[in-house]
Amino acid sequence: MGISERKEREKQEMKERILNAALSMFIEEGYEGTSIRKIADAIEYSPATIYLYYKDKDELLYDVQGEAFDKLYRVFSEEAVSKSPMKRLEQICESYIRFGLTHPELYGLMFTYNSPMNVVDDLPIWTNAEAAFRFLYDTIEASVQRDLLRFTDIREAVVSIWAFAHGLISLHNSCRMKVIPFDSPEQLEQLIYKLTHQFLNFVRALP
Amino acid sequence: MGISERKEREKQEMKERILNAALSMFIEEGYEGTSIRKIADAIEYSPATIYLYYKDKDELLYDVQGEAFDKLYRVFSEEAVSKSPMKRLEQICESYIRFGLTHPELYGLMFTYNSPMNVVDDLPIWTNAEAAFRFLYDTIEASVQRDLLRFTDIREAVVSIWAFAHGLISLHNSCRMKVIPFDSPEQLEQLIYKLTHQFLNFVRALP
DNA sequence: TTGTTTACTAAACACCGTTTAGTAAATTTG
DNA sequence: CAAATTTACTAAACGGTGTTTAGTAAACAA
Repeated sequence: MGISERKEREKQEMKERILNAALSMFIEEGYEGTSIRKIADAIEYSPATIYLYYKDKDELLYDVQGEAFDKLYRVFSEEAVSKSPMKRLEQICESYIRFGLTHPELYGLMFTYNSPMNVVDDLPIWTNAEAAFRFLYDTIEASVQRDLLRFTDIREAVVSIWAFAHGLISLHNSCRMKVIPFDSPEQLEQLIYKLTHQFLNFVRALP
Repeated sequence: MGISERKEREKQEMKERILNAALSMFIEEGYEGTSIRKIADAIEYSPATIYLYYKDKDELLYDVQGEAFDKLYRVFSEEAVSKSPMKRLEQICESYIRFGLTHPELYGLMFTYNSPMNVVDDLPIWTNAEAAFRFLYDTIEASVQRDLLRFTDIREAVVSIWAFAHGLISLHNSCRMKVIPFDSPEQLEQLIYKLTHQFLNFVRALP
């Protein structure tokens, strides 16, 4: 029966159409500007149709988050290519920061907004971030094993480095850096990159 | 004319009644559970009345944010009392982390949610965070001036330390630490406190 | 006592996510 | 091929949101 296969394919294509519309709407209009009704409008279907392919909005945003993590993983693969673990770690951090600063809404969906994480409770594990995370983890593991970092525990190193980079991006994107006076937004951005490298020097193994 | 004074006082009292209802609703029900209609219900007035005292919901949440920062400043004043700048810095970080982990919704309003920051654009400066921020700034300034930190620039030290602590809290409260396996939530919490002290040791001036 | 200001609200507007009941077309069955 | 059934879709409604408008009753001032 080739019919049921075609139907399955068509169902998948429809789901992708919804996902793609949601993704580009999210990038262009952000979290608040992305509604089920507007997505339905964009693909020229009724709002109720979306619920034939996604249980609820959280589930749809979970898939959008997945697309965002795919993007980040692709950036890592392209930009963090050094064979030296410490250099690669620096490249990862730099790429991560740049990604967070240039795609603030996507970054929010990946690391801040609750909505997509409501799905994870009903799921075995949170797989969306896995590939990008492993990229970071493996690099840090290599660095720790070669005694290039002041950390002895890999997991502690990962959490620390991740938290530092995320903290900078998060405070920047949420405008909380406004407590501190800066000459220009560019000066603040430059400082963020500088502090990231400074941090990596602080945690570098002492000579 | 004592009448206009009484009226001004009554107006202020009403604004406080709204603010208090919003604050306790925010603590108990969180961001999503706090609506203008429910606040109006709680103080037994119509929703439209709230708009006679606050321009919009953002402005109300800005004042709730202010109350939250007052709380944090009071915690700092009570818990970070050591005369040694570095010890005081450790106490501040520990208090900050504990505050963020025990009051996740308030913390989100202070450092994550956009809503209250929409007001700041129309304001000269963001004053809500000033007192608590100065507490941290002054302590770090004292540490830098006594060469107790590997930082030479005060502002760089403040941003780095703040970003690290915020990164840990933010990733924890948004459940993003789920990419990493932990034996229990308590183990993760313990790790957060441990990494904070480890970080302060990494940025401590080398002997 | 009359006129005016003040404090408040009912009702509506325009959105939102989601569900239900129904329709028309595609597919399967006899 | 005709009838029965499944599939894909939607109009309309439900209950919620922030916010505005028009109107009312009480308090105050003249």
